[in-house]
Amino acid sequence: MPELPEVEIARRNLVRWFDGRRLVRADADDTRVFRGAERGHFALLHGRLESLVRRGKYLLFAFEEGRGLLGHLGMTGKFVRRSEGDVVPYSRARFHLDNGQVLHFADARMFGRMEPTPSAGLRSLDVVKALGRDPLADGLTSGQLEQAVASSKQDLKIALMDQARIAGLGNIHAAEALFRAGLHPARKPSTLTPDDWKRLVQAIRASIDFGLEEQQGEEPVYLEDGGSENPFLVYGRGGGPCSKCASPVESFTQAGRTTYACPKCQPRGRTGK
DNA sequence: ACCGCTGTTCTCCG
DNA sequence: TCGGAGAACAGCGG
Repeated sequence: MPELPEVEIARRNLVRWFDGRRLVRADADDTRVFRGAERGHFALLHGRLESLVRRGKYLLFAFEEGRGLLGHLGMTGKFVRRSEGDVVPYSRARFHLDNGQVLHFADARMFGRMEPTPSAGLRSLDVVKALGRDPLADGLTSGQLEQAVASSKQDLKIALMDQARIAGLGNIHAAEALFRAGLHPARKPSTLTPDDWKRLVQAIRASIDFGLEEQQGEEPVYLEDGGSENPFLVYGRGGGPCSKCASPVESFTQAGRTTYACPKCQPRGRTGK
């Protein structure tokens, strides 16, 4: 699912679930979720969760005795809390707590990732070092946004999804932020005005805030989950009416990902409104 | 039943 | 160096 808001909610859930509890056993199945990482080291995790930091879509776990874990939810990864003995579909790894609860990392498609690493080294892992500013964890001004993104020659939406420029936006929230800012996804970053950058940084914040509210609660919420309505302003609304002006929302492909935009609210030309 | 789609990231080419 | 295509995988809707 997981873009910045969903990963942040996962982080908050885990912090709450671990609060005051001890990890008494960690076990994991032999799956590609561990990639090359030493799965045996996962089983050595134990004791208190001393800190859990999110950077972009990555989770950095620090347990006792300097044992750490890098986590990524991939496309379909999620953490769920169950009682001992409960069966969880696609459970790949489990934290057993001292209160009989079990925190499962469940991931059908296994694009997610678990990498046990000494906690002191988590931040110096290449994938973590490569991340740009995180709008929520680091804060983001319009100037910082411009500095990170304006130099890209790619389409604006692709640049926003580049984790090395800004960490945390994915296909949904990049589209949502651009809609909120009234900017067309195919705009070239170098053509944005200072006012565009200001609207865009506010739109990114608004999109993240909305995502955080949307995802509140115990269980992760997925787009197609429970047949619930599409909560997004433009994402997934191809062919349907724009939520602002009712003109038909267009969908097209950028760098292999589907993009949604309202041609009227997000003009391709110069500046947005 | 089959085809094409899906919220991510990495590797491999040109 | 950069950018696009394809791959990794499973489920779901049309």
